[in-house]
Parts: sequence; structure tokens; C-alpha cells
Amino acid sequence: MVKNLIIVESPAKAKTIEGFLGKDFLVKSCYGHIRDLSKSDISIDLLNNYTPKYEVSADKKQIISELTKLAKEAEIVWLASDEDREGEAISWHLFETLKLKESNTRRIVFHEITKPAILKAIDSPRKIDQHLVDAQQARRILDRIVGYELSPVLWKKIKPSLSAGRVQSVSVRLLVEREREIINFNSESSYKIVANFDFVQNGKAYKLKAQLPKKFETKEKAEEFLNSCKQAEFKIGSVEKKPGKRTPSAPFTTSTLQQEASRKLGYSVSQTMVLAQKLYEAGKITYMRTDSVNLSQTALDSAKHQIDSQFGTKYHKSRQFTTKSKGAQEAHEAIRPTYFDQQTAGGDNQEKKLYELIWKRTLASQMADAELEKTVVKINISTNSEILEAQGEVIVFDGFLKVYIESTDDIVEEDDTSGLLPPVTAGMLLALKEMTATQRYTASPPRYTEASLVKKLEELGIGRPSTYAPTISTIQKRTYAVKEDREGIVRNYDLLTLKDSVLTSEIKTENTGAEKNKLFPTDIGIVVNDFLMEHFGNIMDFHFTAKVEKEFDEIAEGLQNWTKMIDSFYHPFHKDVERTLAESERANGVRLLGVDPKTGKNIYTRIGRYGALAQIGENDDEEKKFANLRQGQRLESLTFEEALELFKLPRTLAEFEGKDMVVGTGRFGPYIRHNNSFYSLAKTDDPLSVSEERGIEIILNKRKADAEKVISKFGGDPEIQVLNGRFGPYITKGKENFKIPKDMDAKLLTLAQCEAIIADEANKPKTVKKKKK
DNA sequence: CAGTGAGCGAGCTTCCGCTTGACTT
Repeated sequence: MVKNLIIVESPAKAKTIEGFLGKDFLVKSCYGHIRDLSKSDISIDLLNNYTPKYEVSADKKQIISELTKLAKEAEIVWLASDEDREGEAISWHLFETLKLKESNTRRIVFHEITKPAILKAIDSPRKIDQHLVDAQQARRILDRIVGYELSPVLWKKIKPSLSAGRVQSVSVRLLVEREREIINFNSESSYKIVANFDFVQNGKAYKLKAQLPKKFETKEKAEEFLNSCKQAEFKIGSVEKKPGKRTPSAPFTTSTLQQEASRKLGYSVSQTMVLAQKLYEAGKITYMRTDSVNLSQTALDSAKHQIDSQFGTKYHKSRQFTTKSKGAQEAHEAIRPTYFDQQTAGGDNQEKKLYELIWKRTLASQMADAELEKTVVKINISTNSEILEAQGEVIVFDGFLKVYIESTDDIVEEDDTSGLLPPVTAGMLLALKEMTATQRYTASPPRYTEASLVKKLEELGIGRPSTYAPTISTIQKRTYAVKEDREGIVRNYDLLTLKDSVLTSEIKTENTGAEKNKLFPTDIGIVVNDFLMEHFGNIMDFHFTAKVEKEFDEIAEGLQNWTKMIDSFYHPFHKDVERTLAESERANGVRLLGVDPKTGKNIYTRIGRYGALAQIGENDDEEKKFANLRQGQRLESLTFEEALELFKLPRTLAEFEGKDMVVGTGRFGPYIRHNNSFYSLAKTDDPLSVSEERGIEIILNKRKADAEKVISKFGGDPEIQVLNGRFGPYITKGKENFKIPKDMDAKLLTLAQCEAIIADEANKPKTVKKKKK
């Protein structure tokens, strides 16, 4: 029997707080939301003031019964969920579900998990703020209506199991529009001039690299310029020094942590969250789902102490940052180390790296600006009026750069000059070693990574810290997007070189457009997006969330009634749903590519039941032909020529041993089918031109490899064999495979030994296979 | 593993935002 029961959201928080308070306090966690709309149907009474039907989630039943019991015994129940809209709703759901009484229930909030902050909170309790609760109900119900009315439209008009929602559908839209920007991007080229000089000063040799700020549009103009420099004298016109400074970034929020961990450590957003959760549970960092850049006074003080003692007082500068992102609710602090004097923490290497990143970023945010000196050297050319420029940057005082440099998503031009410039003075003459004009292409906007998509969503105020990672995974689970690598293509560029008064020209090659771990919209993603854009432009509007958030804020302030707000949204929205169901065509992304020269029939591309395909002939044509699109080909961008290529396979190569060898291409790449067996082509084989001889060779090679695969066969039980596999020898029985213990020789195994190994495996607890969807 | 592709109709799917484990490899 306890006097006081405090309920917080997170168990790690509960543990910490309990340590601060005496025996009279029991601190328990409710693990987030405890009640929600039932999943089975919309669970909102649309005809009766949108009354929600809440139920306790299955995984919360146990904790609720425990809390109910404890609450009954307690003298006072303190509801200490987070101070935002969702937190207020959690307290309200607890109040209702645990059947609490107003007389002995207190609502408290605190902004940092320290003893004084909690004692202060206990000193100033309040009541549950029903306006804030109503704002949450409006948010919840709007999301349910959008999700549960739109998704079924997609099932009927596109295909089953698809989904749409306020957050996920806009995320896909971002990917689709970016992809189209990239496809339609017209790359232009220009010629960039770089000059390398040699000079001697006080007996020492120096080099200086300069560039022309202006670029030439054509090769001819670049040549003309280089030619004009053949007999030129190069003289330093001016040397200018300017002071500059750099300022540290704010400490991490969920979104910026995900971005930096992706750029610096290569972590996916969900990986970052799992690692951060572990650090949080170990008490090493503060809460990892936050949109706040705020640091508590405790944090500011201990950061100062750490910086003063580790780097000296001149490295310290106290800063408080303000949140820029829309709709931030700031229920927590920024993500920071719990103890600044711990420079490393974390169980494994990945956690350690993430911790170090957080430690450095937080500390840097409380450090002095870096002071720089920028030098610009201008070089006159005697034979024309252009001016070359050399730039250098020197760090005069490193300040926060001592611990942390933020990365960017932008592609940095590799010839940006930085560092110290050699000692030059105005009027000095320079000897030209070499001057080049390099053809440079403009780059399309970049594809999104998981982390840069999160950044964009946050800028638009869409989604919350707790949902960024799940949203990224949802759009991939629904196959609206895939995360993959793309090989680049080789492109030629001109390189003109002026050296010893001779101009030479050569064509060089570079790789361009290679992508790693980028999000690509799929065909189905594009078709769903276009469908939603056409019929539900309002929901797909990038500002839709911001607009409804404004109304939720008004509800929270008591200026608007939540059911009225939902009502004014629901009627026009539902009308769109009804109209779309009645009037819209099935969407399959069909495009007419052209007319097949052989048959004179139309060639289309569209989405079929199993993905994108090309089709010759109309749907009602008995003679129509199909071909799957190849990997990397998209409905959106498939050309007529590419479609014709697709129909060149399968082709019959020749006869071998009285059966046809047929070359085709399947899920795992090109293959030869012969006598109902399949033989993969090598990467170097071209399925369109592979020869009969090569085909036979491939078949014979595979047969030989298969023959060597069997180490032992046992007459008594033909089901059991010892085979040579990719990872070494193993035992197979029917369709199941078994490991051979390390201390046994595969070649000497007897049937009895194999049976023993198999029986041993059977005794181990059966692994429950997950249901495939 | 290397196929399929229409439409019908049974019965299923689906949202966003709080929280962690209990499972697997």
C-alpha cells in the first residue's frame, strides 16, 4: 500500500524518478497510449457527433489491470505524462480507464528529470486540460477518417491492401515529384577555368591555384579564352583579407540526429532510433523522441563545467536555441548526454559512435564561434580583362570546431579551395604552369535518402519524432518506395589544357548518376500518388497538415469545438470519396508507347496484377502478348524502343540433346531453359547474342558443379544426403538442411551419424515461422 | 525460382502517434 502513485509514459523515466523520491512514492509507467480506436473498423460514430469508440489495446490490458489495482489503494494518483497534446490525452485516458476520482487525482508536468524539477511539479498540480485532450481527439479522429476512408478507395480502384494517410501519402508525393524532376532534368554544361601557378619567394618554391569565377558556355569560347592567355603576363592585382566566423548548430532533435547519423555514420533512421533507445535505457542520453532544441539549466551548467575544464574558459559560450520547425510541441529536452563528463558510452561499437556524435554535438552547441580569416587573391591577365581568383580560408581560433563539424547533404564542388594560401603580395608576377578548361554539367536535384526525407517532412510540419522512422518503413512495406543503389552511367567531358603555350584537347570520361541507399518511388507508388492527386488534392496538399494543426491549436485554446471542426472537414471529404468511388476509372498507369512494326498493334505499358508490364495488342485481343519490365525499368520512363527489346526474349537458341535451349530473363536475371531445368547466364553473357556453343557450355558446367555437390549418398535413406553448399558441407533431408558440427568430417559421416544430427535438431525448440503476408 | 496478366466475389486489407519488449536471423 503506497501513499502516492505517479504514472509516467516511459519505464526508464519511471526508474530515474523513483530514485529521487522517498518511500511514499511509487512510480509506474503506462508505456504510452493505453487506449485507442478499435482497429477492426472506423470506430467513430459518424452520424452522432463523431463519438469515438475507444478500447484498451491488447498489449496494455495487463498494465492497466495492475495500475487500476495500485490506483485504488493509493491516496493520491499523480498523472505525469508529457506536457503535449498526446501526453494530455494519455492522462485523460488513464483517468477514464482506471476510473480515477477527481478528488485524489493530480495532473503534473515537468520539463527535466531532476529532483528539484519534480518536487516543483508536485508542488503545483493542475487538472486535466480538456481542451488539449479534445485537440488530440480531433487529430486522432481526422487521421482515422482519412486513413480508413481513403484506403478502401485504393483497394477498389487500384489493388487490395494498399493504404493512404495524411502523412504517408504526402511522403510518397515528395518522392514521386522529385523523381519526375530528375527524369525531366536537362543537364547543361559549361567550361570552368582553373590555373596553376609556380613562383619563388625568398628562395622558396610555392604553388598557387586560381580559378575564373565566370564559366564559358561553349567549347569555342573556352578555347578562345585559353588561346588569349598564351602570351599573357599574370600579375597579382590585390590581396584582400576578411575576417569571418562560424557558429555551431543547435543540439540534436530526433530529426537532426537521424540526418547526421545517416551522413556521418551511414545509419538508417530506424537503426539510429534503436541505438538511441538503448543509450536512453542505459541512462546515457536524454529522451530520443523530441522536437526540442532546448537544454535544461542543469545541462547548460554541466556543459560549461566540462568545456571550461577540458578546453579552457575561452572555448565556452552559453547558448539557448529556439525551435524553428512547424508544429513543434517541445515536451522534452534536446537529445543530449546525461553526464557531460562521460566522453564515451554505449554497449557496442555502433552505440558508442552514436553517443560520441551526441556528446560532441551537444558540447559544441555551448562552445565559442570559430574565427576565420578569408583571403581573396585577384590575378590580372595582361591580354584580356578577365580576373582569376584564388581563395583561402584559415582558422584563427577553432572554437567549437575543436569538437564538431556538421555534415551537409549538398554536393560540395571538389575544387573549392580552402586552407592556407602561399605568401603573395600585390604586384607579384606569376609563371603559368598550366591552365585548364573542364566541361562541367549541372546536376539534377538529389534523390531523397531516408534521412533527407525526414528533414523535408519536418520542414513541412508533417509527422512527429515518434513516427518518422515508422513512416519511412510503411511506405517501403506498401511497396510505394524502395531503398536501393543505382549504378551510374559513363559520360564524356572535354578537358582543354594550355601548357607551354600549346593548347591540347582531350575527351575524358566520368561516372555520373550513381546512387547509394536512396529512396525511389515504385510504379505502384507513382500510380497511387497520381490517383490521389487527381481525386484528393486537398489531402495531398503539402500544407494540409499545417492547416489542420492550426485548427487543433484553436481547439486546444478553447476557441473551437472539436466536433464542429471535424464536421466541416468530413462532409466535403466524404463527398469526394463517394464521387471517386462512383465516377473514377480503375487506375493502372497505362501509357501508349507506339505501334509494333511487326504486327501493327499498339504497344502499351501498365500495371498488371504482378507488377509493371508491356503489352502488344488490346486487352480484348486474343493474340495479345506480355513481357515484364526488367529490374530498374519504370512504367514512368519506359520507352518504345525498350518495350520492343523486352519482346525479343524468350528466344530459342538451338536444339541440344534433342530439346530446345530457350533464353529468357526472369526474377534472378537471364537464364537458359533446357529440358525443364534452368541455367543462369553469367554477368558477361548477353542474352540477346549468346551463342549455341556458349549455351551448351553453361549447361555442361552446371551439370558438373551439381555432380560435385553430392559428398555422400546413402542407399538406405535416399532422402538424406551430405552436400557441398555455398557455406561448406551440410546435411539435407527432404527440404530441410542441417549444420554439421565443427568437430566432424563431412566426408566420413555415416547415415547413423546424420540421423543423430537431424534428431538432435528436432529436439531443439521449434522456431515459429512468421506468417507470410 | 524462372508464372502470371480479365473480372467476378468470398473475406481480408487500412490511419497516426504514444511507448517497449518478445520474437527471429
